[in-house]
Amino acid sequence: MPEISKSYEPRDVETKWYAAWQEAKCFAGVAAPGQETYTIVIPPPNVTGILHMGPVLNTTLQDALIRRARLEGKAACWIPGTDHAGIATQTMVEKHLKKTEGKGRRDLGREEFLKRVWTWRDEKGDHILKQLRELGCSCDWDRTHFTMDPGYSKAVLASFVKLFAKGHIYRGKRMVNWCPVSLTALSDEEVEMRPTKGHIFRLRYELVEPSATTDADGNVVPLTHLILETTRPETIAADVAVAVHPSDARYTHLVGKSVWRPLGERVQIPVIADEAVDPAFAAGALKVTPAHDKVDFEIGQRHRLPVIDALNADGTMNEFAGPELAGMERFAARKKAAEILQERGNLIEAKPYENNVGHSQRAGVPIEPRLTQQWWLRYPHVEEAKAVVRDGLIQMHPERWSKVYLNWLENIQDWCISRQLWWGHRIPVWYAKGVDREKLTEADLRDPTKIHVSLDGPSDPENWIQEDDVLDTWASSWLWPFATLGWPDADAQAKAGFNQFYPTTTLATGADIIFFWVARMIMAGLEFAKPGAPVEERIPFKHVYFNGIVRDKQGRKMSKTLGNSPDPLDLIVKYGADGLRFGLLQIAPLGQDVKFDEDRIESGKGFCNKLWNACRFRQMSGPMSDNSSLAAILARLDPAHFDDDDHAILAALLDTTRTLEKSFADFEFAGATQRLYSFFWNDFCDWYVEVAKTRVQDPLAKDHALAVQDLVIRQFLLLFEPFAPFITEELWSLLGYAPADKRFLQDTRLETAEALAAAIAARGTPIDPAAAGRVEQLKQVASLARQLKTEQSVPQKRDVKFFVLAHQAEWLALEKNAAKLARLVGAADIGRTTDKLALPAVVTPLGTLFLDTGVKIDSAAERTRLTKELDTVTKHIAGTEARLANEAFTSKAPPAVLEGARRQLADQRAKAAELQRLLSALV
RNA sequence: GGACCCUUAGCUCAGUUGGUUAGAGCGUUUCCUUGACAUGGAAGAGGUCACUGGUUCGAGUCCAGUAGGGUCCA
Repeated sequence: MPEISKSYEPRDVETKWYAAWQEAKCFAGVAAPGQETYTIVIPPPNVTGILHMGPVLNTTLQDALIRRARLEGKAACWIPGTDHAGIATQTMVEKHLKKTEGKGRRDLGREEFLKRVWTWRDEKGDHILKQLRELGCSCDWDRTHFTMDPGYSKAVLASFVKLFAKGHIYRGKRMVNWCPVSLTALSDEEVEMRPTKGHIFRLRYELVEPSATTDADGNVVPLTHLILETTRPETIAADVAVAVHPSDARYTHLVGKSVWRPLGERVQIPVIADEAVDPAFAAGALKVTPAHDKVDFEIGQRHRLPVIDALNADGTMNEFAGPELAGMERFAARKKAAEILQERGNLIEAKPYENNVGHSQRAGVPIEPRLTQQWWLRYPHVEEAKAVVRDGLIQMHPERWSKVYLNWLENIQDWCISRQLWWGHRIPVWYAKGVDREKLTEADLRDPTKIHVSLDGPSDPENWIQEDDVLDTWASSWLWPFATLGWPDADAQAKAGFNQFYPTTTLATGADIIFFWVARMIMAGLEFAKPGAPVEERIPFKHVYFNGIVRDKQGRKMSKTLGNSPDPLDLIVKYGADGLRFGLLQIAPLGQDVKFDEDRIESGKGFCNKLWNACRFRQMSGPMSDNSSLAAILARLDPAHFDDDDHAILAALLDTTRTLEKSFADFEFAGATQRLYSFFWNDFCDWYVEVAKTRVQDPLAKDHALAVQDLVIRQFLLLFEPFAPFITEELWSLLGYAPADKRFLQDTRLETAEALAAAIAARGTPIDPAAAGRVEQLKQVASLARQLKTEQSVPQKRDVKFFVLAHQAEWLALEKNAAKLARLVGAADIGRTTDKLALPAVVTPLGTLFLDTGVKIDSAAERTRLTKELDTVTKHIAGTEARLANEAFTSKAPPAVLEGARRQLADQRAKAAELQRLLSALV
């Protein structure tokens, strides 16, 4: 048996075991026929990403779940992989190209550019997956997927073809969110509303025919201009009307008249009436610019107005913006437009203004509403997707997120799935040569002579041109739970065990992608996986666990751009992977955000060290007997030597086991880690191991006492492994828990609390639940004795003498434990007295304890001390008496509570009486 | 504007169906290097559980409102 070193050094242990696990294929997701499965698909990180604290938390949770499932004997399968992350990756490579070669993607052409992206991916991709190994993640690496792999791509294209065939996909010219930096359309979900400071411009539009109106006092006043306000004067040249509310009495007589457009070509534009105008905003008139605003576009549609597009794709103004602005960048043009309007007398004032402006989540710039041809998806199975969550087939943890989910589905809009990018799945649509794509009608889309939609393309490719656009990244990742299990290829599905592992069990992710990903996966699962099967077999997962967001000390989200995320690999070096994992989970309550605190990670490391040393001490305490199975250890227990401490620690062990069972069922990881911590540190190390030292020195009791420790440590390692796989594996091996044929901890099944209790009982020693109470009394005696020493300024180590004044029953309880107690409190001896002694004293549940300090008692100090104690007790007595005197309480409180209060009162009264006697005995 | 979350010790946070004197880690004070661990042990200090009202025999916990902080949707 190798000796355990003085302190835990994680790094070597981690590398050694991870290699061994991989070598032995410990993480392979393989299900025996009929075996219960537990499947998790990893939220695929960006292929070029690196590990940050968010994914550390997220993957640690998944690893804990999957490892626990393995220990429970389930076929656990954790599927890893990465996402090609269309815009993010393309942007990254474009930047790199610009920097190193001074070229843009168009300089290279599509094919060459894509080659570069693949090279980039091959060189720098999957880094994050390697980092997950450092963390100890037990993914089935042989199942690693990438959303651009051939098999996965086939799934993506197949899903498009299927949805197109069913009429869910159409092409349409609509207002989209346009990113002028990435030069692509974005889905609504990729647009982030940000409060943005700018100006609002109050303008006058001159009426072609001057008119009149009535003012607030009823006087008729001349009206030569319409007043309106806009934040975007640069688009005025694209105005096609001015709208007022139909019931706005100030302007009804103007409807049908015209105003002069103040910028661009000097033309007349009509005044129209539309319900969408808010008469309370500004002066109640609205400039209508259909090309550059969603509401304006809708107004334009209703009134059959023309559309003038004054912007280029890259956000610069075109010739329709007027000669003064053409070619300018949009924000410069805004300034310029204001200047021109000022000169022409159209600008009344420019006021500072803050409003919400849609920004591209990726590029961080304001998006432009833009009218373009795009591919759209009408979501399939929307109603069913609501039902599966409402009916609990899919459970969200915490449950409240289901409301957010349902609310989104209630207001769902068609999904713009095309992107004007190159890096992604090129849409499997071919246009017949000569067909004008801009003018395709709904009927044309269904005409196979004009449009070809298939996986493999047309048989006569020379007559067709493929669509340039690629699919939104999320239109590939929404297939993740089944495309990673071989869908849609039957052979691949059989090989991957699709039927056993789908539906997956738990999805662990952040609530920030509930719309992007979670909701869409549910709809995709219902649509594609196991067609025709009952709904519970089509859903992609049964549980969704939303982990919190890891924030920095100031509460800010950790992000690359802020640079406020510590490098997890540094933390692993500093505290060990187990320390990092355990520390992080301690502060990750169910679905609450976590403010990262490195101290907690340090405490995680400290806990590992404590475990390490406890095991080291066990090894030093005596020979390691047969630990190779639960039965072997149980056989070493001697029912004749079972004492209260054994009963109490085993009861706590069972309770901890039970707590962990519940914690895992409820996804309460913080509760689980806290229980493990307090059980091992407080119950086991601080008390049990300490009191057992006495028995370990007794040749008769030694074997039994060590067997109890071995039993506790064994079960603890099994419970702890999902959180700290490395140190537990190492100790499992060092302490001889691994039988010859089962080398790894994961090869042993975790006993349930019930099974373990039964196994212990079968040894003839059922756990005595009353023992814990007696041990608790002893703990109090020890604590009070130490307190007394501290108060009397007696150094801890000094072996003083205690006397106890106690009734026979109390004395017997004490006497039985006198040796332990003496060791615990640092006493040479604990003797009995039948009289009050002129010594400092403390009243304990097992009698009055006198401390022989060897110096003369300071009566005044002692009186003060006892009086203070008596005051406290008296206060409590008064409180309890008042409660018990309340008839409402005694008649309504449950018996257990009542009984507790009565006992407490009796105890406190006895204590008060004793304190009074001690006081009166003081000279 | 709608929805949700948070507010507990100096700091970061637990506190699961309401029930004795509200807990942990870090920090802090005093003592201890006694053969597992100073990455440790012992003893302490530190909290009107944001505020107001309500329900209840009993509220950190349930309800309503207020204030402050945060998130999502429009």
